[in-house]
Amino acid sequence: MEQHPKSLEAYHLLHNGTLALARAEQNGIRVDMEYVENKLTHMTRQMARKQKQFEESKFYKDWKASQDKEPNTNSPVQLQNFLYNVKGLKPPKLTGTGKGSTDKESLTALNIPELNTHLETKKLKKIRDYLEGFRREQVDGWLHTFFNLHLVISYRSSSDRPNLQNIPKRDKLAKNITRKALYPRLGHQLLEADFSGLEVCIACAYHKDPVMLKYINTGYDMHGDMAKQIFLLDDFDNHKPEHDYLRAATKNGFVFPEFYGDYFGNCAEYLAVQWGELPKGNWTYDQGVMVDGDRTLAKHMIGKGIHSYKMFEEHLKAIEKDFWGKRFKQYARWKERHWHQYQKVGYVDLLTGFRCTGVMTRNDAINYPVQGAAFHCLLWSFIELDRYLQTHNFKSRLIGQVHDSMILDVHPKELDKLTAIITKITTIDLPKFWDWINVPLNVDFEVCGVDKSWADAKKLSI
DNA sequence: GGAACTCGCCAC
DNA sequence: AAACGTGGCGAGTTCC
Repeated sequence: MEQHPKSLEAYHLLHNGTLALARAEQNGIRVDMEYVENKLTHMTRQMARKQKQFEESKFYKDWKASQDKEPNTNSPVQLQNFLYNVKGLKPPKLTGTGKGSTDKESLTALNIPELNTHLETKKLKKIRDYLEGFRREQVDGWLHTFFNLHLVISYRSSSDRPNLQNIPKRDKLAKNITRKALYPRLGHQLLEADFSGLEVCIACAYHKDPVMLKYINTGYDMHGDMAKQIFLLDDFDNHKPEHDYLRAATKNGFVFPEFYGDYFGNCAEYLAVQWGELPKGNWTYDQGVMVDGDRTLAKHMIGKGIHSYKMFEEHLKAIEKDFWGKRFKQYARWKERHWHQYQKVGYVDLLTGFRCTGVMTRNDAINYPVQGAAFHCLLWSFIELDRYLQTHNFKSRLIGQVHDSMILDVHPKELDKLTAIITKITTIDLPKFWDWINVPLNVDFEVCGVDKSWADAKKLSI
């Protein structure tokens, strides 16, 4: 894959972006080293207890007896061999290279109680690894994470030493333990400003699909519409927690995967098994998550005439056909045109003046321009904000970026002014600078209390 | 003894 | 017709 910025404008974006990101690297983020040391000690003890419990089990003793050395519980190869060769179990799932998988989903499916203890240890280890990374990379209690603009195939950024772009957020325990280590300057507070649905918005600039434009312009709930269709909820109401749960499932298990190039087969598995807690075969009334307090998803779906996984898959196949064939027809046509263009010329151009050249799959060719240009919206905003903070002598500083969000270390007295200027840059100045942006952009803010850690982030309503 | 590969899992 | 995009990182394993 050969890459190069095609235009002078693209070159300037990278040049100015590098300078602005270098200032963020230099500013850094504070680490509470006392907390990190204490937590590491505590977690190490906790893990040793769990590990001991696992090693005393019959499962572990059988494993040990089956090979000539002490089992290494960190080794997927050894576990793979014991489960699928020695014990002869049928792998619930295969890895990319076609061997029996030992990931969380597979081990859970095997239904062996001892493996749950093992999974708990692995989860704790994963969390501990973040803290160890902070400890290793910090200098006098400060992290100066690198933000790279030259490594990603789509012209996005990456981050390393340590990677500040993959600190846990969804899992509550992991989020709290890791983010409680990270602090702003004394007397300051952390602020995150993120574009809402940026990639979906930027895709619009390429495909210009009228239905999608209407969804975004009117603020009408696309994911709610899809949840209603997939789970046959005539009375869909996102104020009901159960319906909101299925809406989130739809968004993450159907709409976004379809945008990235996935198909109904994988989506069906994800929605029914992972989210819905329904089995692969025929369904009975008492299976699955609750839908309206008094009935299960299976009971609800059976009532609508779908009484097996197979039927659900067929149902989803029809919905996919409708999704691309009717609902987002122009989006689908752009994908085809764009793919054919790539096959003819051997490259894809981004709306921000960059070009990706080389061998690509269909999904690659479709995804790169959206992913890259979306990040460039963030980068442009980052540069503008950085310049503004410099020229106006703000005490607040930009300290990082996570693809569609900016992270700031803020002086409390500057908070209101900052949210105002960020809103102006991202929603007014940016669409003015790149006039190909054809939908309104929005930013959301999350803010932590003064002298509070990153784990304290809460939605800011303005 | 290090490079390259594999697996698994965190983020967007 | 085919079937999820981009990274970083820990670790085990294999190859040279």
